[in-house]
Amino acid sequence: MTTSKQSAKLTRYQLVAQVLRQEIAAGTYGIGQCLPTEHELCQRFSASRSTIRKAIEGMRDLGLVEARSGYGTFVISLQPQEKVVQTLSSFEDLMQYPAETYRKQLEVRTIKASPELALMLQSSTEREWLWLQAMRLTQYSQAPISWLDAYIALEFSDVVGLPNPAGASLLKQIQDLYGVQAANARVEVFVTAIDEKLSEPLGVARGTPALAIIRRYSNPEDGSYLVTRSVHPENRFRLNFDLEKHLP
Amino acid sequence: MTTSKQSAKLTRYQLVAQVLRQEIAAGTYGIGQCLPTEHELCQRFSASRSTIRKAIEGMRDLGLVEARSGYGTFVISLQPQEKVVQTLSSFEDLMQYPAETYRKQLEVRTIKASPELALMLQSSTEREWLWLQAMRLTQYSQAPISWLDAYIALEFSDVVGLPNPAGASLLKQIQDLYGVQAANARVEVFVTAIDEKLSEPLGVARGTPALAIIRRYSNPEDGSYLVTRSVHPENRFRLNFDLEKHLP
DNA sequence: GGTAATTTGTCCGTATGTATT
DNA sequence: CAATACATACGGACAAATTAC
Repeated sequence: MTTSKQSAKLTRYQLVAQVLRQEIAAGTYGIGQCLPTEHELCQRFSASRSTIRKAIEGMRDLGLVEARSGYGTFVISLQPQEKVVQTLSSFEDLMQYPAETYRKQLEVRTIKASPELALMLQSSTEREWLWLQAMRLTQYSQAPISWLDAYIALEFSDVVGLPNPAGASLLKQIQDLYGVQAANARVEVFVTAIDEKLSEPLGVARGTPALAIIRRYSNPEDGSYLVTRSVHPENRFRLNFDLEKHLP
Repeated sequence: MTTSKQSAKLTRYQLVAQVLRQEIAAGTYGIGQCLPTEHELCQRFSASRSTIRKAIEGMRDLGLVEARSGYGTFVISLQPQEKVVQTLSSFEDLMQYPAETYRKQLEVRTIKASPELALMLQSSTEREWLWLQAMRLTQYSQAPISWLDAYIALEFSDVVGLPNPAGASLLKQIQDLYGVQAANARVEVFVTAIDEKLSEPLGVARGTPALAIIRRYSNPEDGSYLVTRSVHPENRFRLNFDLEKHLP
């Protein structure tokens, strides 16, 4: 049932693409095998080379084939590989706090990763990090929303000295100050219990359930450069996200 | 610093695209405004129409401009809008349980959404759903992993009668049986406490913290057709996901 | 290693169709 | 209806990459 609308008038390149896609899906050309040359396809479909190329171009966008000069156009996937897209326009959207909250820095110091911490940071035990402890509070009532431990690569230490009236995230502050952008974020969500240390600042009893979220930001140039662990006591935070299917 | 490699030899259409993109970024053509016509661009760049079109085509793929026959090509964004991509190949990957777990169905019945339930399902209070209660257990020790409440659109009721030796998700079972695919998933993660009802089947004390995940699957044809709420007691489950930046 | 043949990539000019104004 | 502007299609030419001899 891949051919849905026979009645609809297809353009010539759409028709060529449809036929070739069906043949690829049917396995006429296996993965790695070459399609006929553009010249041969011109003859087969009685079409000009630009029409054939336009058809192939669409299949390349779908990730079905790949073309190499002097060699040919070969199949790399039997079906367009779908991706699932999280509908964010940026990593900052991942954690959306109301605008009326702000981050209050409590302590900043340099530490060397202990074995335990290195596990969480997924770094070596040698590496030094800037450790920032902070809380997120509502602007007016100053009610605590969450606790934050942030581990920042030393080369970006200066962000912690910046004034932050808009309540921007560390990720965005680093981006603005150093021009460093995250290419990848690894997110981990789990349930934990409030321990002795966090009980008093968050104003909840020890053992209260909380949502912990670890986010590791990295890019090819700087590697893993920011790891944050936020702890949200029960009922103060929900993590929401939308996913959509997406054809490449 | 958008122009990175002056030295590299650019093709003609790449050069045209580069100039036009810089002009768009600089605000030469505001959002909603038209670029010069293809014919005018031909003259300005002393290039053929196909070269100009190839340049514009790239900018359309980037979401910078949109073209309408008989009207013109107009700017819709001043910069290529990045998306954040969750690196899943399918929705099934969203909840990855070890292969050695399976779903044990406990009870199935049809219900009409109460006001409270309708809120969670984001449906009308009139609508009827098939309510499935189940647990996920490890294959060998039969230790409980999680509790599952699933609400299934009535037209897909037959999935609950299917044998499921592979431990497939309901989402996948519906897809296999009816050919229905989800186009969208809305995910909500929060902390809850185990209540009286779940305490005994999960083998944990009442009040134990747990990770609750609500997933709503929908597509344009069937609307919201599957909503699941899984409850994972502390330390039995972590939600992980990777995000990547992605240029459209 | 070098040359020739093959194949895709880029570019041109023209003609016709289709949607909008 | 007419003019305008993008969409599709054709055929030809040369460049660049790859392969085979």
